[in-house]
Amino acid sequence: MGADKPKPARGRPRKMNAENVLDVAMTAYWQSDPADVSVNAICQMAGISKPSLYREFGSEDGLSRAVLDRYAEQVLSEIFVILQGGMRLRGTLDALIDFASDDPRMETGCLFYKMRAGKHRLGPETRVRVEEIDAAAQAAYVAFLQSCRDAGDWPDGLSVDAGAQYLGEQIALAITQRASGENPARIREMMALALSVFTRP
Amino acid sequence: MGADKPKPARGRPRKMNAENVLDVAMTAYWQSDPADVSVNAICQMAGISKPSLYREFGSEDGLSRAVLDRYAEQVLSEIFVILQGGMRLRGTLDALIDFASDDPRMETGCLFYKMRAGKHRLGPETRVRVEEIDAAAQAAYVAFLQSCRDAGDWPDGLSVDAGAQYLGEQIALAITQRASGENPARIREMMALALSVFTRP
DNA sequence: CCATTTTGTTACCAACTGGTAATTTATTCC
DNA sequence: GGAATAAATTACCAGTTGGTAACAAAATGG
Repeated sequence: MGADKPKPARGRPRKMNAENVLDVAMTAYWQSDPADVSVNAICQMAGISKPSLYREFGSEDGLSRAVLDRYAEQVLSEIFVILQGGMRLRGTLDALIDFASDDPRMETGCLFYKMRAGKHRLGPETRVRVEEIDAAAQAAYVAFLQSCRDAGDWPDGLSVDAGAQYLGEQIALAITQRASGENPARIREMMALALSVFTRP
Repeated sequence: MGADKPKPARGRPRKMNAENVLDVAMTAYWQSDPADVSVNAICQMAGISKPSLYREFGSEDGLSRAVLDRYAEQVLSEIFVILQGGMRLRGTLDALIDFASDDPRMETGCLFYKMRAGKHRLGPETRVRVEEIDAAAQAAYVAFLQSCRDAGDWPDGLSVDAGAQYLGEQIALAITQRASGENPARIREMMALALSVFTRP
């Protein structure tokens, strides 16, 4: 999908591996917080010079946007897979609980939620991308819950939209709590409690 | 409580009003985020010079700690009042929902929750204070729910500790969502849904 | 009037931020 | 063996950060 560099015929061969830089940046952003990792630090960790990075990504905003794209397709896709897995309400909720409260990848939180929480600190490109992903996630939650309502298991007096947003926010809350070192068993317990509103008589 | 300055007999009279500086800083921290407001900006807004501020508060950490103390007794106390108001479960939960989703003071979020969310960016004094307040709040939630369980209205299979933490996190979530401009009616709806787990048969 | 004490002000510090101009190095085409 | 081209490196830029040293101003005590 991304416009691949057609490897120019002439000129000094590139030492820098863009994918490696993205991996380094993603790990750093993910482990701490995008706002707490400078481009200088990323260059140092990736073993490249600043102008190299800027030639490849244009700006800090461009880099963080590229990182977010990578994160979306490598990690965030997992949530969409669960939602579109064709399971019934209960099974899907259980899978979401497992993912949020036990998947080792979420041990230091979710990069997307960290970016969303600090949205005002992001550059315009990245911020727009965050909002797009947020909207796509919301749409996926809506589609899932809609199918559940069509299948019959749905509590009275709750709009699909509100339920979808609620579901998304509870997942975000659980994962964010993991990033702050909260007891995983307790997080699971609270998340199960929060989502029990969907499966009560 | 605070060690009042005994007004020295000699020396140039002070122009700076420490309380005013605290108000200015609290408003700024509260409206945006402590991490996004520099001491330079506060000095400018308060119309004082940096050395004056540093003589009074010692460091940025000292200032933010003083601001947090002020915020706790001026604003956060409200939550403790609700919890210790002697109302039954349902009434107290409704009051908490009202406070979190409609009180105009929470329109730009809660300074305490903003500090807690960005704990790693705070100085040591302020961070310790945040943890103390967090523990005090948790204790208040526990005491309240314990009294409810003693009174009989309590769902089976839920520990008081877990319920208390759940309650606190749902309040934090609701208020944080207000800060990000979410539809207040929707926030209320979701919070009511989250807290309905306490009042279901 | 003068020394003392306390406050306020100006101007500065080193460290760091995102970002770049200038130059050197390595390659291919002719 | 040169041009031409593209990448890498070095050294820098202005702006901001938290924090301070040096000094001036305003009060009181003798």
